[in-house]
Amino acid sequence: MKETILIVDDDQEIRKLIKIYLQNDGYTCLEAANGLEAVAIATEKSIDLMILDVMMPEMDGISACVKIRETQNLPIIMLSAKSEDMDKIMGLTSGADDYLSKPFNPLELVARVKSQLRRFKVLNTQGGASQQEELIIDDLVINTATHEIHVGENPIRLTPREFEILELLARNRGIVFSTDKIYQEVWKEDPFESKNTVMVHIRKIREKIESDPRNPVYIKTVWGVGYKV
Amino acid sequence: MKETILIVDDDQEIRKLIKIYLQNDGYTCLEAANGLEAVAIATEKSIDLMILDVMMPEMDGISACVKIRETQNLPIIMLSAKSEDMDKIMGLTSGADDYLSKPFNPLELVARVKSQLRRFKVLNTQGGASQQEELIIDDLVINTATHEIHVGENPIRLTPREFEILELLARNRGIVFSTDKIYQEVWKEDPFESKNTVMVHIRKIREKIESDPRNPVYIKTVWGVGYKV
DNA sequence: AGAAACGTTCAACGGTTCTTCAGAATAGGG
DNA sequence: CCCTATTCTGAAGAACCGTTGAACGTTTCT
Repeated sequence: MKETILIVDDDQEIRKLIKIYLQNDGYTCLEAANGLEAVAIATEKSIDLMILDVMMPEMDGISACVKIRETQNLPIIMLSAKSEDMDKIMGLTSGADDYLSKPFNPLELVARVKSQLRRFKVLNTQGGASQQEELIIDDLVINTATHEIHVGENPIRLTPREFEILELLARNRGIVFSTDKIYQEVWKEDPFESKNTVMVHIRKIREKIESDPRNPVYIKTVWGVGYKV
Repeated sequence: MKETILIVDDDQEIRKLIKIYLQNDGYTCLEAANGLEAVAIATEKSIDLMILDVMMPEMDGISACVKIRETQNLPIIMLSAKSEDMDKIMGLTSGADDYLSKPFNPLELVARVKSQLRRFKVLNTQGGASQQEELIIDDLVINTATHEIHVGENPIRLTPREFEILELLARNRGIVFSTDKIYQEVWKEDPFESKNTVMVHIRKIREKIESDPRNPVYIKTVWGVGYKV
């Protein structure tokens, strides 16, 4: 099964061009004309890689890149019309994985897409296989093998669900998970009529691991989006 | 006796900072300013763990990591200025055991150092005397050679299945096993329609080795997950 | 072959945990 | 500064899971 790639550019011609080449290699392609659309599509569809133009109306590529990186971890290839932007892109540490300046050779883009997907797969399987069994966040230590949790020196008792949620967030530090996403990952089923459930669990966890649950140190709330460690 | 740790970073300030924290925890610290120095020191001194910066003059951290790994087996924690995945992958593939991106919390580094040393010690003792004949947990003595079990002075009689389960748990102290996992390990077949079987055996074992089966000392229940010693 | 020990299954119980709901508190946008 | 959408909070019923006791089939021992 081939990966899904989101092409983001305000020029429809360019989108079409890229799409033809990628589909020719068997990839599924989605399109967006600006950063806002891109963010919207990225949140509701499952995207494996994104090709992102820098110069766009509504929301530029760099902002979109930052925005998407907040919630998802996927390879991003930036496109730029001016070659002087390259330094800017890289310097901004907006989290792009690769870049290409227009005009570009479509075959080179395809090659880079393949390369990024391969690299990312390695990263993921390695991360999955090497399964760090002890997750450490400041004074919080989560041992996934023994199911023990400590804050500083004192042991903490978490229920199964609580443990799984915390583990999920801790394994993906900094990445924001929506309540729906958390539900999906932990319960392994679609969130039907449960919005509060996850929130209540988050609260319970905070009560146990945070010294001041009102001002959480470990699990932060990202307003309108979700939670992250 | 505490372990010796080699700190490798081109920035003297950072070396000093790390050193202060580690010495505060009783570790002996050595310093190196680049990969070449690190390799030199590692070959002539006995190092238990190494903290290695990625970006350095003379020889970068990744090369140093590879070089040292050729001759020695010790835990290596990589430091990286850029929090980008690239560095992380490179660090991991070159044989590092853990990584941390700058700027980091010194206490977190200390926690990771402890974690790695613990992990490594376990690995070594387990690998070295891999087939421990006598497993001792407090007053519980399990002799795997003679199949005898004692709690304090009194001998206990366990059935084969019970013995195997207890041995499995005792050999992996602290690690949680789900009932399915136990079934797999002991029966060597997939748990088809047996959910209670393992639980009942656990009960039988507890009846025999625990003075108060209601409040087990040796085999603990981890709610929603499984059992552990 | 008979008896004892062992392994497995079942159903009921009790405690823990999960979910839901409604109201209160809070952050952001205009 | 007010309003709205979102998040937090507390409590209570429901659902879940581990524990128990007993019964039945199987294997092992005498």
